[in-house]
Amino acid sequence: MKSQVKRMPNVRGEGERLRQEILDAATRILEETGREDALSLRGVAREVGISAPSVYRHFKDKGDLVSTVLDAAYRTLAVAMSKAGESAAAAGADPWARVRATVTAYRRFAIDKPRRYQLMFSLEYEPERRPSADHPIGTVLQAWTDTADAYLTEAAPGRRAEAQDLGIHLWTALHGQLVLWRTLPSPVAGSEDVLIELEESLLRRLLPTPETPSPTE
Amino acid sequence: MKSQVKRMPNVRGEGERLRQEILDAATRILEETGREDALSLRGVAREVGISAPSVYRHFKDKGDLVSTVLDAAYRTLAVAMSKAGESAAAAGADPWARVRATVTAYRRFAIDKPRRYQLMFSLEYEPERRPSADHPIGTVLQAWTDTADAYLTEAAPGRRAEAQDLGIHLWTALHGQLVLWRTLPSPVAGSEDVLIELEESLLRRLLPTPETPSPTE
DNA sequence: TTGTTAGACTAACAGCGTTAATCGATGAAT
DNA sequence: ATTCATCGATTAACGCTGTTAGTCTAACAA
Repeated sequence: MKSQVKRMPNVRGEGERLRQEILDAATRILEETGREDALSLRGVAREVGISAPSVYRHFKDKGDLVSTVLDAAYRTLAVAMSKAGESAAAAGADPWARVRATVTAYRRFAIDKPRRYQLMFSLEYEPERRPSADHPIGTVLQAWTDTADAYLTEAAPGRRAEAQDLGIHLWTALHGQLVLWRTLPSPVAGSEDVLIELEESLLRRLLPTPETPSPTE
Repeated sequence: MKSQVKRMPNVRGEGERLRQEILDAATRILEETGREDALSLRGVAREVGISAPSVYRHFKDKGDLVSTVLDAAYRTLAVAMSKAGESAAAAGADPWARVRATVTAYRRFAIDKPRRYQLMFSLEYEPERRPSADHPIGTVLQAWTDTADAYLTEAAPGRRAEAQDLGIHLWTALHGQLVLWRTLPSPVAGSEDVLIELEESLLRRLLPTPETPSPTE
């Protein structure tokens, strides 16, 4: 029996490296296709250069692999939002501009890799298995309520109690725009300009206006 | 040499009926699971009592079967919205109440069969194959712009030009609420009351207020 | 030196979508 | 009355899938 171009087992303790390679391959495939059933363990294994059952050494099953990929994506999104808001604040932007920076970061995340975004929010409906408080999607919610709170603190300190409500409003409405925007028939929507316009007009309606209104009216 | 006159499709009776049976079974499975890959042609065939390849006599492939089911769902939704709006109008409801009736119909549709709703709007992202103008999802958009137009006509006739914009705003924002509402971690959201409250506060912000404001403020 | 185990493998099962080839019955054309 | 096309369905098969069971190999511990 001739030696094939087989991958030799990693030295002890380096098993984590293969895990990461599997994760990277799976991430790439999911970002390209946006469909969970387009990801096959055999395909991942083929790409990494191992055999399919070897994946089970690192992930419980296919669903576990997908979940791990998505968990990272939620955290990436939350970090991108926080960073955008903070660096806008550091640059001395006014509250409105800071919200805009965060929203833009969110939109970029969704539009740059639309299939990833689609996958992130096409969670199965499981009435009894609602995501627990520590589900990584909670980090995204936290980023939104933080954004809303930062805005209200500066623009309307008397209404800080509404921060969580406002955060949810912003998130859900923008999410709906992003999801339906490319589903709408061509003539009525489709260009990113249309989307940004929608987004702007939405923010104007949802954000309590500070005493010194922004020039966009 | 034969006459090329196409023979009328031999209505041997069974043909169309089987097609409908297949459609019914597929609809049921999709509404129960909400996942396209949970529908198997073999499963449908098993349920109907035929063999799997027989499905191909009536549907081009699995995707065609799913599309057919979803097309019907879009139309059902659009009809439900129209009916709700019209019967509210017939009952002499004010413009605001008519919008509320339509929105409630939409929410019911989404909540009664959440998996069906999820499936309807988890369309694959195909940048080049944007739904054409005659895609049945357009009937839903039409229902929303109709609703917006009817409202503006009575409540703010001077702004009828915004009808389509307003319709899109309503749709996207409500859709986002419905989708994320059950995804949010348990303590912050989950009950239908919370959803309705969100919905109401959204409508208040999005709908131009008529001269005689509704009593909900 | 022996035993244990991490890290990979091959083989196999059951299920999937889909295609090809076929069969029986019906109804029309000769 | 006989032939022929076609509708509605069949079985067989290909190549893919997720997953499990069992096995091999190399590295480490005793």
